[in-house]
Order: sequence, then structure tokens, then C-alpha cells
Amino acid sequence: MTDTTTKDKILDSAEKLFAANGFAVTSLRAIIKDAGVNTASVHYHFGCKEGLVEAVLTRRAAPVNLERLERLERLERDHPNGPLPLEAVIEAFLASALQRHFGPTQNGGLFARLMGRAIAEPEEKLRAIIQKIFGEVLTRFSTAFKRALPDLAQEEVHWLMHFMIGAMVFTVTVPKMQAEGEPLPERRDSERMVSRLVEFVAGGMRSTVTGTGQGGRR
Amino acid sequence: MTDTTTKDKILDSAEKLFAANGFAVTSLRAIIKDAGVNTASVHYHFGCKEGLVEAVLTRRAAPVNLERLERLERLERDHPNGPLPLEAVIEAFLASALQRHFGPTQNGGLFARLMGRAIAEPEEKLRAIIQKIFGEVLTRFSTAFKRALPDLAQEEVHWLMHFMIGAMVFTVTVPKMQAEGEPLPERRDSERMVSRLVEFVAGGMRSTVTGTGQGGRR
DNA sequence: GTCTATAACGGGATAGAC
DNA sequence: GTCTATCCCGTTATAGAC
Repeated sequence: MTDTTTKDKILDSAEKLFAANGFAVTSLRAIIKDAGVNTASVHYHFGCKEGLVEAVLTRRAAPVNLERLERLERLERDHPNGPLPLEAVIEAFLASALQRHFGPTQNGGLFARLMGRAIAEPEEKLRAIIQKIFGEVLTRFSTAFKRALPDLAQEEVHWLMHFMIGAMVFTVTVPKMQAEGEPLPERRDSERMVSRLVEFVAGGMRSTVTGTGQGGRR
Repeated sequence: MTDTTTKDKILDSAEKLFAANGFAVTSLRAIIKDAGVNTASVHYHFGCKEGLVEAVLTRRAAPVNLERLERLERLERDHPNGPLPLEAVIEAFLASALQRHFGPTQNGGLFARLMGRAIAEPEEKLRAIIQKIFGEVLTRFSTAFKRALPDLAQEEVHWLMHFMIGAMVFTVTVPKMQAEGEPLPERRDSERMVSRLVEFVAGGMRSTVTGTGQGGRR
């Protein structure tokens, strides 16, 4: 809350505004005003807007990705041979992020919304940053999911991961996409939310395993 | 391809650029240049940028939502009592949109990316437009899913719909979110893609039905 | 309805004193 | 490292001739 350094004040304000309003819309001037610093400080510390964006994203993403890889490595150590347990792989990927969003832990569930916006953003430069941040984790989990779903082709695994990430990102990003008068329920209770999504994704992936690989939709 | 009226030329160019680069980033000037019209024409026909965005979105969304409701009504007519078949409800929601995206039908799978961007966009005005466009369909499908999953609480149904829409939107919006060197597979064959997603979503929803409502993650 | 010119504004970035 | 003042550009929107 009470950061002393200018750099941290900028990072905090930028994070807040990016998460609330998106990257393209949020201007440096707005950040500067919110942080209570002067115009040139952003360029001094981060070079340009893109640099600030990258700094904001990596600051939060790095620990999450570290946790993901730690969980995954523990999992691989416990299962050196044979297929990996599917739910555990899914949870290794989802839990760190969702807990930060739904739990009362960090800045009020601000993390995942930030990441969701970044992933959904179309701009080229942002996509490069995202690739740099998440590339390795995706590679690692891609092979892990292949081990958890040994009967599926790599192509299918890719799509299933895509669906999983989509469900997570959307859940966390889009505020309410519901009928009028029926607001989304409370989003506390991160444990419940994690198990809900893990259950959903695992069920979806399993049903693809069960299927013949073709349609067979009943 | 060869539209005669200025209005349609603007709509086509705007649609193309919005889908490719997003709404906030795309400037009216870029649209004007691409369409080969003059500066003032946009404001003459659409009032302001927001008006153009709404026109672009509704032009494509209206027929899709109409198809969705038609399918749903047919389904409800065939099943006046008892639970609705889950896969059919899912497909009624997903098929029209996904076919337009993956199929070679319309402007090269441009539709759903456009909608995905719109849904993911954080800006207030855009969110209001989205609400106006999709509100009714969501209400209708919300009760339909409740009928297809009679054992679940409304809250669970809401989340499941959220997951479904997330998987769809993300699949269609985000270009490639994969490990390096391993690009996403070809996205033709809309039939295959529809059945893939329907299968996944149905499996996920079923697994929630099966579950006790609590975790039980194995 | 169509076009040119331009107003009015906010954006990112920088120069240079301190 | 910090701050002020300013440059230069792209943006939306409009005025007004045709």
C-alpha cells in the first residue's frame, strides 16, 4: 500500500488501471496522475509504454509460472513412468492463477484479470510479451498433458489445452455475461472455484478420450 | 466483395480491421483509408465511432442469434416435457457461430473473431452494446440449460455456461497460444471443430452433474 | 450525399534545468 | 533521480463548399 519508491508506485498504478480498463485505452498520463509522479519518470524507469506493460506483467506472472512448474515437477517425480493423473495436471496449471484471483490473497483478485486482458489483447507487441512470459510453461504442460492423455493425438491435446485456458481466462476476465437481473454469483471461495473448473475441464478432456476421435455426439 | 454503397464499404472495412486488430486500436482513419471513402462519410452514416462499432457487430450477430433461438425453439417443441438433451442445447448455441468462423462460408472465419474481441474488450460502451446484442439469447439459454441439467443449482449452470462461452470465445479469438515451433493445427473442417467443442463442453457439464456438487477431484 | 480542410484534443516521448 | 515545459504526432469530429 505504502510503497516508497517511485518505480513501485508506477507499477502499482499501472497494474490497477491496466486491469480495470485494458492496455490500449489506459494512457501513461492516467497512470502518472494516479501514481502522483511526474511525466518523465515512466520513461526514465521503463523506457516506453511497452516496457512498462512488460514489467507489470512479468512481476505478477513470474511467481505463478514458477509455482506451476514446481507443481508439475513434483508430479513428474511422483510418477516417473506411465500416464500422469489428469486432474492433478489440470490443477497444477489452474490453481496458482485462480487462487490469486478468487482468493482474498493479493490485491483483490486483480492478478488474473490483468493476465486475461493481456492474453486477449490483439496488439502485436503484447502478443510477443505474452509469448515470452508463457512460452516455456505451455511447452512443459503440453508434454505433460500428452502423458496424461496418452491415447490422444498431439493436435487434440493442443485444442484441449486451448479450451482449458479459454475457460479459465474468460471466467476471470469477463465481468458478467448473464441474463438481465441475474447477476453472477459471488466469486469468493477460491477452493470451490478451482475444483469447479478442474472438474469441468477434466470431464471435457475425458469425454474426448472416450470418444472415437471422430464426432459421435451421442 | 464489390459493394456499391459507401455505407457497406465502410462496414466491410471496419469489420475486417476490427477483427484483425481490435476496436480501441483501429482508428477511423485506417478504416476510411481501407474503404477508399472520405473522412466525413463515417460520421455522416454512423454518427461516431461507437455507432459504427455497434452497426458492425449487430449486422453479423443478429442472424446468428436468430439461428440460435430457432434451433432452441425447435428443440423445445420436440421436448415439451422433461429434460432437454444436453448436447443438442450446446450445439444449438455453438454451431452457428463456429460454422461461421471455421467454415469457408463467410468472409474467411472473420465473424467469431470479431465477436470474441468485442466480448473480451473492457471498455464500458462496448460492454453495453454486447449486453444489448446477447442479453436475450443468454436469458433463453440459461433456462434451457437449467432444463438440460435439472439436478444443478442455477448458480452452477451459470458458471458452466460461462466456461462454455469462454472456451468458444478463446478458441476463436486468440491466435496461437502454444509452445514454440508447434503452431496450432489447421482450423478448417468446421464440423470437426463443432463436435470437438460440443463433446468437450458436454463432458465437462456432465462431470459436474455426476459430482456431488463439491470437489471430489479423485 | 460527397468531399476538403481544419479545428480541438489527448497521446507518447524528450530536452534540459535542478 | 526528479521535475517542468514542450514538441510532434495521430485521433475524433465538424464546418462548409460542392
